Amino acid sequence: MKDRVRKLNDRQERAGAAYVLYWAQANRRADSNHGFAYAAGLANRLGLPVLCYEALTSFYPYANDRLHTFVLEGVPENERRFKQLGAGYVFYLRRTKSDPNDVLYRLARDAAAVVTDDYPTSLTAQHNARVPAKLDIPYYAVDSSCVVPMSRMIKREYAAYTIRPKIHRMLPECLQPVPEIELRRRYTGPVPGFHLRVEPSNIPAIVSCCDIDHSVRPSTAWRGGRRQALRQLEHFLENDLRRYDRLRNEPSAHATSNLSPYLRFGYISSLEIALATLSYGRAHALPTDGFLEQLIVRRALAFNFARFSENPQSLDNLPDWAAKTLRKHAGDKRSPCYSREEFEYARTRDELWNAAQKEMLLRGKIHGYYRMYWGKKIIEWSASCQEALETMIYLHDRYALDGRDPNTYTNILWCFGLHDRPWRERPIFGRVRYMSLDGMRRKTDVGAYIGEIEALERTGQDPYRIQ
DNA sequence: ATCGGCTCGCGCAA
DNA sequence: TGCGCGAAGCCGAT
Repeated sequence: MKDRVRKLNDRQERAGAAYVLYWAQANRRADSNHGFAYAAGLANRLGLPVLCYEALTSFYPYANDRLHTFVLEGVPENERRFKQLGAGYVFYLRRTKSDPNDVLYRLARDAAAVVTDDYPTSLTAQHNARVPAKLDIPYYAVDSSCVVPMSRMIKREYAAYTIRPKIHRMLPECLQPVPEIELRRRYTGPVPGFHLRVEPSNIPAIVSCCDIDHSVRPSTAWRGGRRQALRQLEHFLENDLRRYDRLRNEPSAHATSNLSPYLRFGYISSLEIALATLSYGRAHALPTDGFLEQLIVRRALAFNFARFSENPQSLDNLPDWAAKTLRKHAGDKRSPCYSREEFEYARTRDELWNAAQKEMLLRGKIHGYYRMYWGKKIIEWSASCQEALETMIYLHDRYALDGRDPNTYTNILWCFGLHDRPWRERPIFGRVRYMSLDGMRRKTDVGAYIGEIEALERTGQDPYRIQ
């Protein structure tokens, strides 16, 4: 636990406080959460209860119905679970600019300390950089993102092969479940007036009165919340783990876990997924290495990249060989060359690319393998690398349920050569790895995927939605 | 269908 | 200092 906690200011615990405040920013769950567990331990030591604070603001770029719905769908069960464990629970939704923006500071007035999630990107990273100095109580950021804590790596890793052996050495020690929470004191304090009670039935009404973009509809495939996350995991283990190694790069086969949206909002932890996978694999004699490589090693590499990068959304992070070769080819002719709108509304002349973009528009996520093709083609068909990068980030910010996180930026920058190696030189890409439609046709069933997405577009019914 | 070449640089063994 | 090796590559030769 020690190597998961960072104290981000130098204040002392306030005496005579009413509670320890746990601010769930990135990890919207009570179970398998090192942050909440740390808050509970601290509260027990101080003889205090824990108050959990979860919030949703409407004022970040491209806030829309899809993201709001996915967050709100998790709230009723979080409220139930935190209370069941003896903690208090407050949910605050800032719907319009005239709603207060100082709720955390109000709650902190009666707190002995603030405990929150350590997270290297998005709003959480901004909050954790700015808020601690404004408080007169301790501010602890706890890393519950990966199986191996970010702090165990002391520098930015060059590629998967440099981090892999280190991760594997630490696994026996890190693959331990988060201890069960036992709060010695129940929260019996008042429920603040700004608390919003969310019920599954009133979510559409709540969303409709927020000052956000209502044109991006909720995902056709994924609903938010911890229960959905656990069902998705169960579905994966029972149906797809056995096919994973063979079919993970065959998008039409649906053999991947689809857990990234749930990991993104912290409805489930990578640690509990890893433990459940190992246990299921052992019980049913199934191979787990391929999936755990993605879940543990690639995820750790992405968080390591975000933690040690000044700006994880910048091409400045590319290795020298990639930056150099892309610069050399910056003047190469792009043909075709599309605008942001042509990309956004899937109006290219490549039916596979359009289908992948439509999957983004409808489901809010592209299959991992085709997403790489999607990114490579945006580079090939954009006026410049910078413009291609901005298009990819924009499309993720606006439409993806798994956007704005370390994996997002690592996957995008991988398309430009990050964590990769050089290959044969060619136009536009230089020595950066190229991907072709012929390659996709050779290796995957492109027609089946296009047909599936066309049917989804036509009917609005997603057969891959887990009920 | 399958294989080697392409090409850089990290990290470890020596 | 030498050497093995790497996220999803392509391409041409066999």
